[in-house]
Amino acid sequence: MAEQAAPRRADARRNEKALLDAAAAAFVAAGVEAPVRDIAARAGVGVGTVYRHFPTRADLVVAVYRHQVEACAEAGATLLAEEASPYAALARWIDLFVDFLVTKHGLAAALHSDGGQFDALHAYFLDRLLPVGTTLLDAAVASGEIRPGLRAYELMRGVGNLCIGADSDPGYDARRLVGLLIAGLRRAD
Amino acid sequence: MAEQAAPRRADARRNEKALLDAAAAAFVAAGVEAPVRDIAARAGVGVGTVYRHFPTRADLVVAVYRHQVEACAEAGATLLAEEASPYAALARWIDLFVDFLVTKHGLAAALHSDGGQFDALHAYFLDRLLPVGTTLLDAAVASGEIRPGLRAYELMRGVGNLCIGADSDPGYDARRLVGLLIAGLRRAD
DNA sequence: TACGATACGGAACAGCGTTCCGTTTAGCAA
DNA sequence: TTGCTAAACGGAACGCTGTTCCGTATCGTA
Repeated sequence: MAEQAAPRRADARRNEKALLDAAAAAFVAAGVEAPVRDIAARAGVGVGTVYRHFPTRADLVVAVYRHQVEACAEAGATLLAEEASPYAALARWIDLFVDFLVTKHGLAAALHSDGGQFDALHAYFLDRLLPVGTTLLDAAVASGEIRPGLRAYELMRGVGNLCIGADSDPGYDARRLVGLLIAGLRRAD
Repeated sequence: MAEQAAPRRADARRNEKALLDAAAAAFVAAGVEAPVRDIAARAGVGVGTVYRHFPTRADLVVAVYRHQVEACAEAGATLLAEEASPYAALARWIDLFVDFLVTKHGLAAALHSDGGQFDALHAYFLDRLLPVGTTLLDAAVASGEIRPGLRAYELMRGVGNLCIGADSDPGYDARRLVGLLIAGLRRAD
């Protein structure tokens, strides 16, 4: 678990850091689909260097957002322990997830893009967040607050989809629609 | 309303028909983002001819799916008249919309793509379907079945988003999630 | 200081959308 | 039938992507 400082050359470590900073800036300015050349230019390196450090675009995106995804994953257990009910915890956790997605230009769209470009990104999100979602969903089913039968994968996929384009369209409030979706989960009495 | 046979050259009319058929086939085989060159090759014409008949890709997509969008739009009034309640009519109409989207490879994604590539497509869908959605939504609010405050644009945008990737992912059932969203619309008693 | 492994940079290639213009052809008039 | 012109065609060419590849530069060390 400790941050293993890989015994690589100093310039390689420097460039990796520069690339992470440049990518973060480029993602904010132009979305996660920012041209590789732009990112390379921002970092002051050649495109070859980008691909050497991050073989696929997904690797770069994962590296940039890893901390925030980890934080979201870890928040699950905390919420379940602290909120008034499992359903409330689930709702709050989904809010965190939505806030993360809508503030990252184009990330939600990339997450579900058809091309195999972002498969590793998709896989990473699933690996880290799906177990948390499953735990929260199971708890809410067990407490009788929501109807059973929906898998966490579908829920999170649906929530992710609802976040697509939430930036860049002032007339569309993803949070509100996600709220309706979560409301629809409640057990019909 | 009558089909005005434009007084153009015979080869132009022939090629337009061939392009529509070719595009429909290409969309089925490779989605609505099928390369222009592929469509041109299927139709046996040059790429220049594609752009002459359909200046933007959106024009081509609209032309291919126009009939089905019209049918969906027209179904709104029928459902409102025939279903047991406005909410039931709304639900059935949304089902029609979802069925249309999920069976058209990549159409939902294109509808909300960030690039200005499909703006005209977006606009066409809005022009034809938004009034219908507004009517159904208003009726369901008036009948007291659903909570007020959600604009038809947001609802349809959300539904469209939920349909993204519904093909090509067997583990994701867009219809179910749309159902939950519609359920979430019900007035909380 | 010299050397080898490591890493770099950017030219080069492939696939896409889009434009542009020389060539072909349909339709008509003589 | 022939000739003419406007309409339409085809595809080369351009620009912008991602991605690969290899000659060159640099780091770390002996």
